[in-house]
Amino acid sequence: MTASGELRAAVTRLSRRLRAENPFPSLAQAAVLGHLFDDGPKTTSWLAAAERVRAQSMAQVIRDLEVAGFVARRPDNVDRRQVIVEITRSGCEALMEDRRRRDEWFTQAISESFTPKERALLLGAIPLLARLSAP
Amino acid sequence: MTASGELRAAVTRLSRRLRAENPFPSLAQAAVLGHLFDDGPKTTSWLAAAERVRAQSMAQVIRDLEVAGFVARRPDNVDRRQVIVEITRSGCEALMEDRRRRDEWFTQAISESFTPKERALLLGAIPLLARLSAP
DNA sequence: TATTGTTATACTCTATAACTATA
DNA sequence: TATAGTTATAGAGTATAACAATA
Repeated sequence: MTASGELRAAVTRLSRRLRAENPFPSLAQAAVLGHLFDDGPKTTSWLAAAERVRAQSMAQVIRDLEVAGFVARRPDNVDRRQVIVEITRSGCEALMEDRRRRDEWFTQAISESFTPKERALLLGAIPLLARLSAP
Repeated sequence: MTASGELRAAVTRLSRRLRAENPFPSLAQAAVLGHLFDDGPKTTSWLAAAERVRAQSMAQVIRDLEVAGFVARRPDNVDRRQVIVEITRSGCEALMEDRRRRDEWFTQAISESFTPKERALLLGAIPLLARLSAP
């Protein structure tokens, strides 16, 4: 198989694995919570652009997060078309727990079946994957 | 952010990107066509195990591929509980075209924004991602 | 008119539960 | 009873289309 085929197979399966590993918050939800926690309150458009999905898709994710009580929305007072999305206390707690579990899984997975050299290679490739996903 | 967080973000976005890049056959469908083309006719269970999804999920993917005319099913004559799934001529053509487009995208993406050293690092990491997705 | 956001709708992907047919 | 497979159903994730409110 070609490199692109193997990359796709690996990404497809890894995506399934990451989802199954930690179903809530979901992958898309956790990404939004991460942005809000790390970078502060943001608009729907900003979040959609950051994740490279349509604004309509992001609106759905935000709606679900709001129903769960993990984010709150308030209108921007300067430009009243805009809506500011903020992470709540409960959302912070969910994010922390999600990150903790994910780190635990990853650490165990790589310590168990990778040599130190392989671990270094994998860690070094992560930023490249990020660039590949966001050109 | 942690390495596992960055990995998850990259995999989530890359998965979206790969899907959008080439919507048909879908990621799950292309994976099945690839197995059948590379390894010959297989049962539902074999395909489900190879992709690490439930047999019920795989049955759905196979059903869609059959409706599209990309695979054919026939009962196993030895064990009549089993169903053998084969790729059709039309399925082969769809797979070839899909692989061609994917290779084109990947080649362009990495040649455009990666140095030779980075390319080597990325290519070397692909098998590690595959292992991470299939322990 | 352009921008920001939303709701409605559809399709893919995957899961669980419940079922049939064969071993 | 155990195994291979299927259908029914639900929910996440994303897209497009159509719409409302504000600039």
